[in-house]
Order: sequence, then C-alpha cells, then structure tokens
Amino acid sequence: MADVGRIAGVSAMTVSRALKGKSYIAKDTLERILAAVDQLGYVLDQSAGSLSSRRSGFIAAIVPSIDNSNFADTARGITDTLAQTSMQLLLGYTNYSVEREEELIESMLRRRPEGIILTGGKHTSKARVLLANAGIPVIETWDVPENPVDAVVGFSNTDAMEALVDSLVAQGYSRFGFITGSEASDTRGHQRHIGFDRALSRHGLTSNRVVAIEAVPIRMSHGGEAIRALLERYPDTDVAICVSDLPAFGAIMECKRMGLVVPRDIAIAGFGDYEIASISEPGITTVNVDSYGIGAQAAGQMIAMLENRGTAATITTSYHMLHRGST
Amino acid sequence: MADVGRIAGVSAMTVSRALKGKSYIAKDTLERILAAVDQLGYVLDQSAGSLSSRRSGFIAAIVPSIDNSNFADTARGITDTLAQTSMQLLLGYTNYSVEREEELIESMLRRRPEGIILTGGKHTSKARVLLANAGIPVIETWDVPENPVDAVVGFSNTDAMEALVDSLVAQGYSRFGFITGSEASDTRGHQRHIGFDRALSRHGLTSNRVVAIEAVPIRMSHGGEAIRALLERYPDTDVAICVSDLPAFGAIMECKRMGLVVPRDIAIAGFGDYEIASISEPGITTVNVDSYGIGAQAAGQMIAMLENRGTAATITTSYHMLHRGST
DNA sequence: CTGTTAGCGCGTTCAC
DNA sequence: GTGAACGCGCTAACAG
Repeated sequence: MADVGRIAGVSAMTVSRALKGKSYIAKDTLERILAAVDQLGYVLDQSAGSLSSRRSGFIAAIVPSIDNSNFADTARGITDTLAQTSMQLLLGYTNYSVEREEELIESMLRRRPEGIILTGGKHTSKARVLLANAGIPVIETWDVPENPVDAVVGFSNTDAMEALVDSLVAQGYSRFGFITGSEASDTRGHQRHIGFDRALSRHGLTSNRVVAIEAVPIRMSHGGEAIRALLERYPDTDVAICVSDLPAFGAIMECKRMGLVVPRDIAIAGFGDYEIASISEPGITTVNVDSYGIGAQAAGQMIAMLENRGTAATITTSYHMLHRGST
Repeated sequence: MADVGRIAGVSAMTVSRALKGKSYIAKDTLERILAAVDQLGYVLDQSAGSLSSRRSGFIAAIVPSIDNSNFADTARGITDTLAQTSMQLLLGYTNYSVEREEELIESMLRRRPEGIILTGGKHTSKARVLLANAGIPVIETWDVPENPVDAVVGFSNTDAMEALVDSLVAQGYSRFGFITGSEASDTRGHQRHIGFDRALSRHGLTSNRVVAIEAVPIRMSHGGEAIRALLERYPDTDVAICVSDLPAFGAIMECKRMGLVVPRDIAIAGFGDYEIASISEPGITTVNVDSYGIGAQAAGQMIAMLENRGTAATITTSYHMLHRGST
C-alpha cells in the first residue's frame, strides 16, 4: 500500500481511504491511485485491515451438511443476502455432530466473525460458553429452540409434522408408519418424530410403526431399506411418512421395484420439498419449509443486529403442505 | 493473550507458544496457561496471527454452485482433506458466471489465501492477472484446460462424453438427441457437447437433435421441457443424452407422464452419477466422475505444493460408465 | 481533502 | 524453557 502511495505520490492513508471509497478524495488523486493500483496489481490485505479496524468482515455459518439441498439453499440465502454488504461468509458443516460443531465454532471464532449463524438449538455446553464469550450476535436457524442463545430464525419441526399428519388423517389414512434416521444426531428429525407421535395420539391412533435407520445423514437409498423393513413388520401400514423427501423418494422407487403401486398399495410422504418431490412421478406429498428464506432472513436479521437495528428476535418462518400424487 | 499470560504468570510469548503446541513448554507452565485460557474463555485471534506469521491458514475454493451435489461433493472432498492440516476452506460460488468468478477471486485474495482451487479453465483476463500476481498455487478442477494457470485436477469432459456415446452406439442406438443448458455459461456442458458431436461423427452419425435450455443451471424440471421439445422436433430419436443426471431424471419422469416407457420407447442417459441415478427406477445410465475425489485430490495436491513437495502437475481423475435401466 | 502518529494482537527473531 | 523488542499491513484518531 505504501508502494501504491509512493507511485501515486500520496500517503498510504490516502490510498486506504481511496480504496474504501467512503471518504472524499480529489478526483485526480483518486485517478492516480487507481492507476498505481492497476500498475502494481495491488490487492488490499483485509487481514491487516481487520486487525486494525477490529472488523473482520466475516459472518460464520454452520450447517449440518452442504451435500443436502435444503441446507445448501439456506447457505445460498445467506450468501446472497450478505452480498448487499461487504460481509463474507465463512461456511462450515458438522455432519450432524455437535462435537464437530463445537470444534468448528472454536476454529471460526479464531477468525473473529462479526456474527454467527447456527443450525438448530442443540450445542455442547462448551460451545455455549464460547458463543457467550464471543460477544457477537448468534442466530439459530431451522428450529425454535426452547433456550435460544440469542436470535432465532426457524419454524417448529414438531408443529410442521403435526400439520402433515393431520392433513393425511383428513385424507383418510389411519395406519401410519414413520421412517427416520439417527435421531440422536438429527435433532430436527427427532422433533418431527415427536410431532408425528403427538398428532397421532390427538387422533386416537397408535404410532409404533417406526423404522429408524442408524445412518447419518439418511439418504435416498436408506428409504428403500426402510420401507422394506416397515412393510415386513407392519404389512397393513397404509401411509409411511419419511423424515425427509430423500428417503421418501427412495421408498417410492423401492415400492415400484416390489411391484407396489404408490399410493394405492401404500402412500408415502416426505418432508422438505426438495426439487425431486415435485419432479418425481408420482409427486411426493411433503412440507415446504422455505430453506432459502431461512438463510436470507437469518442474514437479514444478522445485518440488522450488527447495525443495532435489531435485537434478539425470534422470527418464525413459514411452511406449507404440498399434496401430491404419492398420497 | 497478555491477560492470559498475566494470570498464568508468564509472558504473552509463552502463551503463544503453548497454544501452538509446537515448542517445548514446561509441563506446569503449560497447565497454568491452559487453566488461564479456560478461565478467561480465551480464543486465539488468528487474523492477528496470520498478519504476523504471514500465513493466513486459508485455502480458497470457488465452485459454480453449491446447490449441486457434484460440486458439494468436491467441496466436501476439499474440506475433509484439509482437515488433516490446520487450513480452513473459504468457499464461494459463481452461479456459472466468469464475471462473478473474477469478483470472488478478488475478494478472496484480500484474505490472502495460501492457495486457490477453481472449477474449470475459463477465467476473465483480469482474473488471470490477479491469480498470477497473487503468487500462490492455483488448481483448476473438473476439466483439463488447454492453458492451465498452474496445476490441474480433473478429467476431459469431452472424452468422457465420447466414451458414453461409444457405449450407447455399442448398445445399438443410432438416433441420438442431446439435452443441454446454456453452453456459454456451463463450459463443462459445452465440452460434453463437443464430445457428443465428435463421437457421433466417428460413427458416421448425424447430431443435430439438440435442445439447449437457456437456463443456468439446468435443473430437473428443464429435463422435462427439453425431452418434450426434442421428441416433438425429432420424434424418431431413440436415445437422449442429457448434460447431467438432473435433467435426465426430469426427462424420464416426463416420459412416464407422457405414457412413454423408458428405455423401450426412448432411452435416456445422464452424466455425473448423482445419487438419484442409482435410486431412480429405472436406474439412469450415466458417467461416474468421482466428484469427491476431485476435491480430495485437489486439496492433496495443494498441500503438496504448499510443502514444496509438488509442482504444477496435471492429475487426471478417473471416470467410468454405469449402464443402468434407462438405456 | 490529505498527512502523521499510534497501535490492532499476534509471531519472528534473537537473546539468555 | 522463556522473555523482549519489533514489525506484519492496515486504519482510527487527530491535525491541518
């Protein structure tokens, strides 16, 4: 930067101001500086800048998996919204492990992010301490935790699943199966299971037709295994709800291979409204949860909090049922 | 850090050494330091550290989209491999725009990454200048560019598509259609199209049955539109190759809706071996391209280059045909 | 509109 | 094994 200044015949400070674009600089001074920047191929060193200004320009975000279009959409929502500011996203994924989350939080805090966006409300106690000490806005997403760290942008997975069950009961189904993954790891899956149970008991139905695949995350292929297991144990099941559209799709395809017709022989529903749910034939009945909007709103709330415009609000995001051919 | 030192009764320097874990520290000194760190909830400030050590600990990676499981897998491969080191991934996506890539490169270079991993070999000239000036290892992936910037980890999309066409010709198909997206943006799609043309002319076949959807990126739903357009214009097409499995799946589902049986009435092949290709019924004939391995090998090569163990090598990654029920 | 001074929080280097 | 001095490249604060 000093080099640039030398060539342009100004001090480093003026170069700094010119490159920030926030202060008034004489037009010809600015031109000389930009010419020098071009000539040298100079690129600002933001790590030095952050040290001095005490603003890193980072927002950290941690999702369970990027290999899942719901969370990828959330990450996109965050990035796109952050693009309006000069903030940069520092993204990490936990593979659904709170221990890994703790490590990630620590390693990200070393970069002094100005805010941090997490998925869900389950964290190790050390993670909570780290977050508290960091003194930065924390936003938990994809859930409405009972004891939020700070702000929240999400929806009740329990309620959403209850609504799905209600609508299927209304359709006339009564022998419900549930296909899920490792609930110890996937807390949102666990919440959905709770919603499933609750809704069923409200309707006076039983709910022990459950297949839990102990794999993290649950994939399309697991849906196939699971539906076989479910139908073997409970052959009279008339509808199987899957914890996400991915296993739901796998289940539907497996049914096809088994010679069963969905939904005539067995109805199948998913959760999340992944693209496949609308494209698959039959289409998959599911719950749309606005994955992109969760990210966009979380980033928006973060920006507000950083500008002292917002406080630790809880923003509830919308979801809606999508009835398609699979039920 | 000075605070920690004060509590532990040592200098900040000793704290720094203790936290790095590379130097010898008396056992009880170390314990006192760790206790103080715990007590204060101290977290290292890596931005200050990088400024001083002139090592940011960042590797930048830029992919076209994270909302695509192939590139998400590559990102996972990079992260997982980097986890062996203390490097952190700085991830960005371009939405298939070289202009956006240029912006991203510049904003990432401000963080002084120690290396940068790009997708493909097409960059703006300014981007090339920025990369050259940065003086860090650059790895281009997912392709084998004619004029690589530095190292390369990828495969020839042209060759891979040629191999797919060859195998379908061997299966007896002769009236080939091609479904693709915006080739101006998706250079790998463009390469595949070239391979398609080349292979067909080698076999003395024509190749004008092409539907290009001008959307970026091409999604499942576009496959449906495209197959309709293709069959309307060229009703005698016997096999449609899609630029990726996503539109291939959309096309298969649309055929089902149109009452066509795949592959009896029309065969369909994809590219990329997304999970859906193996789960879908029928399974989708496709080319597996080791998306995760591209990331893992790129990161491995990056580590080697940073340790001066490797030079600007070109690593060719493997691909293989997967014949499934759709052809 | 521009320059000077000081210091951000570490790690490098050298000393002991 | 530990400490002191110094500087990384930039920007805040103040001056003019």
